[in-house]
Amino acid sequence: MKYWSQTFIPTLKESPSDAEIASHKLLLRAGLVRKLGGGLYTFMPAGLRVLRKISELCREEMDRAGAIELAMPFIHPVENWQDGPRWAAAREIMYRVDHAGAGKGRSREPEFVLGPTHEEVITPLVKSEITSYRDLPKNFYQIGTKFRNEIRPRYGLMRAREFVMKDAYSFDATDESAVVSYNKMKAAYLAFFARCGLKTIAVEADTGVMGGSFSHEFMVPAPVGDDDIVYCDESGYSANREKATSGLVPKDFTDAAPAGALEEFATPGVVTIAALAAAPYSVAADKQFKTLVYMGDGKPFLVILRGCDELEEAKLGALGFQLCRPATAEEIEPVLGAKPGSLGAVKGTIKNFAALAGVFADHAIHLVGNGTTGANKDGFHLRNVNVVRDLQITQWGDFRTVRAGEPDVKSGHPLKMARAIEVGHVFKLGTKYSEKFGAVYTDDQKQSHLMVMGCYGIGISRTLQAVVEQSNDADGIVWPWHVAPWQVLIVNLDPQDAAAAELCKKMALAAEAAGADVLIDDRAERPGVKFKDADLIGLPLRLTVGGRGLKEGIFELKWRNAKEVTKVPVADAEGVVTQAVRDAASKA
RNA sequence: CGGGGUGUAGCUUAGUCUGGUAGAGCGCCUGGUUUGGGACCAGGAGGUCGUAGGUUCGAAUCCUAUCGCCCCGACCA
Repeated sequence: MKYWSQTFIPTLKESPSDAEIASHKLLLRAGLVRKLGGGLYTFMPAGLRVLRKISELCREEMDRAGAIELAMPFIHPVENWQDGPRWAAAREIMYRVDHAGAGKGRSREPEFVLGPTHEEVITPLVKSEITSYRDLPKNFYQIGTKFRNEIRPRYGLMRAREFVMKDAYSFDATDESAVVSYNKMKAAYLAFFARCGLKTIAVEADTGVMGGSFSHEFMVPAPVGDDDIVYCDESGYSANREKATSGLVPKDFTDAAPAGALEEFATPGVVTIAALAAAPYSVAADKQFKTLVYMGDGKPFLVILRGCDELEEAKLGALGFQLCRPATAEEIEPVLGAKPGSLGAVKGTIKNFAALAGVFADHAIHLVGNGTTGANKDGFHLRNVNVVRDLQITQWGDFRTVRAGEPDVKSGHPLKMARAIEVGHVFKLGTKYSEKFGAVYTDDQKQSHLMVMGCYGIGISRTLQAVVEQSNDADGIVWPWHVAPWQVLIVNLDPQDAAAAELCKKMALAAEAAGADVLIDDRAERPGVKFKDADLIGLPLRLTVGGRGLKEGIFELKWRNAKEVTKVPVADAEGVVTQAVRDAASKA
């Protein structure tokens, strides 16, 4: 048991002005964290307890799933990253480690970086330690601090420069086995989040810089989330918007026949979809082809969409480039022969087709049938452009952003969209890293094979805040049982009264024996202050002891997530407390 | 990095437009009265007004630069 006067829980009546959302305000007000700088937070004693509880729950689920704990350095030799498959994309988010000396600085490349994740460390380790199929599969995990130079830290612990993460890495002999490892982790994640009292949904996700063949994200629905998820209740489909697809183009769709001969017409000054949709041209956006130019690892390529659609940049990842960015006007003109606003992909109009890495068309342009597009000649467009006959397409794909209301692929019901916080992500990596680092094993036929990898992350500190975001009311935090810093708060309204102190201690021992952590508020504060703080810090079970009740021979029992207050005879104290704790623990 | 805000005591802030040498509430300290939902009275401590220049007799206030922080976008657990 812990006495409030013996620990440090600095609660605040008002929230600091730089906190915007409920969970961030409550973390500060309940004295769980304090800010050092943007995206940098100190865990105060109570906050640290929550962090440890969540870590421990995670550890238990990882162990149960057969993962093996280890601890890798936070500081990485930069060579590990330079030798890896994503140095170009990942270096931007890494902090370089330098000596703080004021003397001669180094002019070479940085020698060390702070680890943002550990594929580049674990893969070489496993390469040198595991060489036989007999030692596979293996799944290693750790819980520790990660460092990322976030472009914009936000919302307290939600997106921080330094945060606590559980990361796991699986190594399998075969692809089938890797899928088994992946599914084990997925199940462990669901169990873990459930024990944290979090409602999460697993969604199909984009693999991003991490790479790999497929992935799922674990999302906590919340308006303050950074991600949009797309889902269908009928079919059970759910995906991150970056990855989501819809059944916009029917399976049996047949392309429209050409409507007439290609025809060039002058459109002076028209450089936007909207301008062409307006009078006097009046070409509806869904009858236009949108031609975007991107640079993939230095080589330009085109993406063709319906005029009314938006490009989902994450989907360009499927094209296999390391780095993609929009091309500049200077890069576009020599290749296409026109400035942005008059671009198109009609056969024969592209000035230097050979310079392109490809022309990638979104399936939805089938719906345009015959439409209008830029003529690759400034101030001119082409009409009667037929998708099949006229466009010079090298590859079809899904590149557009799905919108709410579009039909689900399976059920045909309208898709819904919601904001969510990403608290976990599992990736089936494949051999991207094992190939680069040469992580191979020998099978029972003396043959060498690449190990098949998976990686699995949980934002421990983000999960902490997500719990608060999902579980609070006007008075404060409402902690789920297993992640509360303490499960039971005993409020002693008369700490100088020996009988009250004695009863508090007796109940604390009973609660502890039943498996709960107990905090006793023994401060010399007025009752109002204690009740307000009790609600604010949000421990699940509150037991109130005071002189007034003791005269009647009772104390009070109240659950943070309920309104009712139960009066309990002092004589029954130990039994009632024991039972309450056991009930709560078994239900949670 | 682009756009929008904002920096005054530990926290929340007034004062800034219209320059005259900083005020309140909470918290903290002392004493008293209180004591079941953030008490009251009296007294007290605490501020280089983010920083550096400039204008001016005089700058929290005007100008310039710079830094921090918050929000919106790209990035991520």
